[in-house]
Amino acid sequence: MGFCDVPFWLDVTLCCGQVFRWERQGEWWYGVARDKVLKVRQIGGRFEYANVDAKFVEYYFSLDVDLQGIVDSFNRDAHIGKAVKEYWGLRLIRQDPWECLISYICATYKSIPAIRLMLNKMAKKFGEKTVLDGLEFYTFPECKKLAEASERDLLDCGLGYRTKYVLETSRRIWQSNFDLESIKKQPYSEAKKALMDFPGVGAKVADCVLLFSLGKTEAFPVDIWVKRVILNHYSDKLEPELAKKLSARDSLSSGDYERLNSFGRNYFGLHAGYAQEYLYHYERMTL
DNA sequence: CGTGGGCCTGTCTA
DNA sequence: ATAGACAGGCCCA
Repeated sequence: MGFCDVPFWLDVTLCCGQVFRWERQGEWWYGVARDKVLKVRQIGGRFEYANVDAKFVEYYFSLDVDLQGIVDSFNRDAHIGKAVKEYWGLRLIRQDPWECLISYICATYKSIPAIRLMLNKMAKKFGEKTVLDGLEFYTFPECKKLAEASERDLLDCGLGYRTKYVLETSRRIWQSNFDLESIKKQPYSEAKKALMDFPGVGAKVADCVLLFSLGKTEAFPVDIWVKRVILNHYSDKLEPELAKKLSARDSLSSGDYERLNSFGRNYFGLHAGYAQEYLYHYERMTL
């Protein structure tokens, strides 16, 4: 048990789409991080946790970062101001890079409930079972387990065409004993390039992994929702040609992705990723 | 460098 | 009820 005295809004942090496998059971949230089952809740502003030590909770939920300072660094117009005011206390979770990478490879062209289902099926088939409060949880599969999995098994988890990406990426990481954490040391664009070398990892997936698990808060993932945010609220800050082209098409070419991505990073600055998460959630909730 | 089409499979909507 | 559209993109031609 414990509490914290920094600005933090647990429910929004868990519901804003950055993590997929947390579940609410009554007042408590349960989630698996690496080999631990975390149990947390927030009542009347009071944050409590169980089955895990304070240090890990602080690290996992980024309670050690100066949220006020981060938000001040990008709170530069009326729209982001509304998002920040509405969801003040949203923090980026520090996920495990391996789980994050596979999760976002699986997340392409899928809805969030479907992503959750896929990941839970994989965990049940290839992860380790743990019981807490009479509830069953499964750790995310080890790299070795997925590297040695059969195509059939992954198809049965509902991965579809993502099967070969997950298999190849897992095998490559396992065979070369690749350390994802080592990417942390590289600057943003090099780190992004390294990730995009894995099959099934394009610019969007790479930005998500950098932001949600490798500490690159300047990463600015652009998905369909962020594209809408930019078109609806920031189109006057884009080249007119680009804005026109984006509103005409629904898909995003890789060049246009990079243009929106660099707009976000230039406009919002060092912690553009935090801005992205506030904007993303605000847009989804107000539609 | 840019563009278009196909893609596994749950969910949601008409 | 059941078909059809759509989903936090990526890859290849």
